[in-house]
Amino acid sequence: MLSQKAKYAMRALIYLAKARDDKADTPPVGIAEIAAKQAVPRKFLELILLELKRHGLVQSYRGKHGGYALAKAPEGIYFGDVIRLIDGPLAQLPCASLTAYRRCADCEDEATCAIRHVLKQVRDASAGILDRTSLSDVLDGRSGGMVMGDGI
Amino acid sequence: MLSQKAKYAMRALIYLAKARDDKADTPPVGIAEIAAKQAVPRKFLELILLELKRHGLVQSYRGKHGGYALAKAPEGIYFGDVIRLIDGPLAQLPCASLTAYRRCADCEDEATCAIRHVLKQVRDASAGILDRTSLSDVLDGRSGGMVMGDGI
DNA sequence: TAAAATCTCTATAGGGTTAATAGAGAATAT
DNA sequence: ATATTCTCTATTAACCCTATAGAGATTTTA
Repeated sequence: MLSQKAKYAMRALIYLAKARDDKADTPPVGIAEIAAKQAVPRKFLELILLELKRHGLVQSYRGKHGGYALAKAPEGIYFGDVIRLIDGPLAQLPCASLTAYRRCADCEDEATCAIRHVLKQVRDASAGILDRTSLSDVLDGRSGGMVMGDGI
Repeated sequence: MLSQKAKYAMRALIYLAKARDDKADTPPVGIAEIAAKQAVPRKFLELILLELKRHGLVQSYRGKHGGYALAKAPEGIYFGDVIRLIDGPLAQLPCASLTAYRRCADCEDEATCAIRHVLKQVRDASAGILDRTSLSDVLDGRSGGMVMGDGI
């Protein structure tokens, strides 16, 4: 399951991307505004935005008229990165992860482990979608990036 | 993440499938044997097998020489079913699930929800793999069923 | 019939994670 | 200066995951 936190993070980022889309000159958006418009608990959102900032996805400005803005173009912010950041690896098993591989403690023979093999395929398919879908793919109702088979 | 419980369940089922493969006449396999050979806590495995039985994946026999056996051919037992049974829906959001759809409580407009749209694609891709890979696809080192692109 | 082996079932408990809240601190604009 | 805003550390309540315990029911065998 996607955590509530990751969902809030995505909502905030999409909101920031839209704010940027609306005007050429983008002033920072305050936490309070994002929280109110996206139905996210304000104090919780503070933590999330701070984390996004520390990982370079958003920029912050303090003081009056301060707030948050995307740190890079929406084209460069991918679902996969956000989810990894908040919820950890996309793979459903550590041993099936590409970016955060760890051996399973109780694994007898990784090479022939069927569970690993199948879940690695699932990971690759998921990452194939999430690492190719960016905020920009999602801004105007379109979503899913260059993925085939979604009926468009 | 795949729960430990689901991992144990898969291990037990694969073990039972192999036991069946070895001899034409398959006697039931005791919990104790599965637990020992697959490094699964015995009492925990009891709960798991009971659950698998209630859902019709395995059969049980009581008394001396009792134990468990698959309730159907390995060809008919899919990864997707087992994971759904133990861990719940494959989708990472209730609103992206096909078999267990639920609206998100705080969703403003589901039709245009980008998060939902993307995670639905991920679900479909995952289910496409997990619902086509059965125990039989995995018995002899082969794994992954009729899925393309895994280098075989 | 008694004993042994095995599955069945309900209850419970410890540890970790998640979601959220609180409150003091630091920076900035006016 | 003062108001506004982000920054940071702590804390908490609820929940879920993993596992264990123990009594009960069923079947085989002697």
